[in-house]
Amino acid sequence: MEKGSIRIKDIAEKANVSVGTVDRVLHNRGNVSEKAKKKVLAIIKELNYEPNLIARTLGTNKVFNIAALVPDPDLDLYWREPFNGIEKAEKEFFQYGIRIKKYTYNQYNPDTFIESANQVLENKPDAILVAPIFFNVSQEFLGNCKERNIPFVLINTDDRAQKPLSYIGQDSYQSGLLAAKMLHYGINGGGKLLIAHLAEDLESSTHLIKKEKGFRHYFEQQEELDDQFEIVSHYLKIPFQVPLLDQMDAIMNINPDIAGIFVTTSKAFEIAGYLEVIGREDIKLIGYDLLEPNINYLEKGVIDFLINQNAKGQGYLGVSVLNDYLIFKKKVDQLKYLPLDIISKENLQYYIDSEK
Amino acid sequence: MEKGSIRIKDIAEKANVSVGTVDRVLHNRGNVSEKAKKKVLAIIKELNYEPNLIARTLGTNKVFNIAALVPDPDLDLYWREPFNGIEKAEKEFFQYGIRIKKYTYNQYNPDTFIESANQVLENKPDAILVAPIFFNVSQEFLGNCKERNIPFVLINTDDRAQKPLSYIGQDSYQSGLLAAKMLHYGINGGGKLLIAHLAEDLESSTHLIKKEKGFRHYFEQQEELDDQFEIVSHYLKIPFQVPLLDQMDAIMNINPDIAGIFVTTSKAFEIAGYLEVIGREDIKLIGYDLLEPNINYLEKGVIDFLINQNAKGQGYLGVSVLNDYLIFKKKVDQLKYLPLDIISKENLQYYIDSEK
DNA sequence: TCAATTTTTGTGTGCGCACACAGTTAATGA
DNA sequence: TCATTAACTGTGTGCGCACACAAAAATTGA
Repeated sequence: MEKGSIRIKDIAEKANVSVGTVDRVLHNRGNVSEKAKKKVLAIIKELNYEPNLIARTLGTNKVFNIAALVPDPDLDLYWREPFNGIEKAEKEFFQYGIRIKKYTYNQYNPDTFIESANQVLENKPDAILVAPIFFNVSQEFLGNCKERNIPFVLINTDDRAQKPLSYIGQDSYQSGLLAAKMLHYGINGGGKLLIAHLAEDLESSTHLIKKEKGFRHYFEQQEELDDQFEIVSHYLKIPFQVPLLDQMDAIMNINPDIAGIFVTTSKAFEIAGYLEVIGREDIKLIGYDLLEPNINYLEKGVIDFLINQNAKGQGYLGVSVLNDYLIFKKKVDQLKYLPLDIISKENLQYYIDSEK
Repeated sequence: MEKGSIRIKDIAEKANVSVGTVDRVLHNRGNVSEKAKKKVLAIIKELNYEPNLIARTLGTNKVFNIAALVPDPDLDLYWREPFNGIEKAEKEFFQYGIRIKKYTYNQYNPDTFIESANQVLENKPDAILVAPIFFNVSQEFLGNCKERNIPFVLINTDDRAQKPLSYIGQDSYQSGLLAAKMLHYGINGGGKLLIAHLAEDLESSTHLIKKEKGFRHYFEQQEELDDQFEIVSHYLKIPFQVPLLDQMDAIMNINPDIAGIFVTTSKAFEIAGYLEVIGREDIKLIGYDLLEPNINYLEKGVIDFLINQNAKGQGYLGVSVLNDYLIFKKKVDQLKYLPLDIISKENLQYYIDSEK
């Protein structure tokens, strides 16, 4: 029943030193003669030593405190998902010594971000998971983290200029392309397409801009398509100042021949509701994310497809990366795009199941 | 820096017994007085004790030998994927004490299955992962496993009547539905659809039958669709007796108005090649699995969508389940359907990346 | 040359658990 | 009543690693 794997002890014996010395070179703790170091290193290489991670986590009986700084899940359904993902990871990695403290902020108010961010820094966490949705405000915070040598992982909003340990999120441009494909495929012969940004603020939402860009590029790539399809885009501010019904009526009046709508946020259900009311369920509708109301309209057939950005996965993976880094000392990928899943009524169940 | 979690020792102290006794009740090893047992059990419940899995795997210094019995990956591209998944899991779970020995058989020859299966039994593995693609022949083997109390997990082919620890695979019926949806969505106004079974043997391929059933049901569900679409299905035996070109020509002659084709196996690239040759890339084409040649035609736009059954994931998850069962003593799900991913040119990359 | 350092190396303990074995108490029988 | 089992309970060791501390060897200085 030999386990076969090589232990520190084996290396020590082969190098005629003690396990302490091997340990020292393994962790670069110094206080090792050049001679010994070379010898140990050679043998490690020769034997292809891989540390036993199980034993390591048990041995380093350390607790790591991670701060998670994300929008308040009670203010927006979308943010419920990453939040759940973080909590799932919290349970799973507890036994490895990972402790997570969650800090939330109001996604409509940058000041609350600053406030929570300060709290995070006060508590001196060992690592940070953050969704830096306010570009300007985040800069200072992330700068502070770097100054204090606190590693951080970014989710949802890419800001790799800040050199995070890792960015986990979506490729917005590509998802725009994908949405375009799905509408194009479903609409033979061309027509008019509407991009609907249902958001609080368009300027600072680089995501949405990128999605639109990807969407448009899909059609611009081929001259033939470019002729067949016409694209209009509208920004519908949330919360609605003017009732959605009126806003959409206005749009539909000017563009009575709309054949497909691409909602760039998780608010497709709003548009779906509208289409249902005016009895235009023939218009193809694509949106994002498996929120309850979206799922309902997907099952009814009003929404044709949802692109799943796997928001829950973002939260989970974010913590997972930190766990790999802190506990297992693995090197982690600097960039992780999550799959853009295409969800229809027919394969919905699997994605709901696997989210549990 | 207290870790906070409760240890066996804590329970022992609180119950005024030794850790040995606690261990005995935890593992039902007997030799414990009713009184002590009750007390310990109560405290375990009260403290909500969760064993430290890390320490457990280190403590039970056991090696488990798993036998994986799957079709030879060199005889069919499809089976390369689960094979890779198994190897990935092999590396990952090595440190937990999992050792995997792979046995392959010729998927076109049941006798080779019997032969390999016998070898498996001879070597008395602790658990088995098997793709039981020959229904009849498998029965005896699985019966033998049960007799010898060797737990087994099934992948790819469902045979839950044999009470496996778990079945991991696809929901063929549902994937037929999904394929139908994708063709329906892409073909406005109806038309003739071809189901093409490119397989070695149709009768014993319950998968393919189920896929066809799901596909047809999609259209039968709604009277309107039933009128719009006509479905024909053909079995094209592999390896081809008559050149595919001729077979397809014959089919196309009888059904010149085919608007979409659903290939129920991973051989969509064959049909794609045909469509390319006859210059009928307008015909919608749906197939399965991310094989190299399929991917090529997907990128060219000849294949519109591929349904990814995540074959690699089947292999990986199979081992993972066994690991959970043997090492961590977790209870495992008896059934795990993998997501039916819809792959188009635009989101292909993410699935290829994550397969690495 | 020899004590005082400094550098290098070795040893021991703990992490939480599993399990073998020794030790204790209770039940049994003649 | 006391040996003989049987039923139960406690102790000790190891898993592979990290890390503190003790020990030894090499270097320094007067």
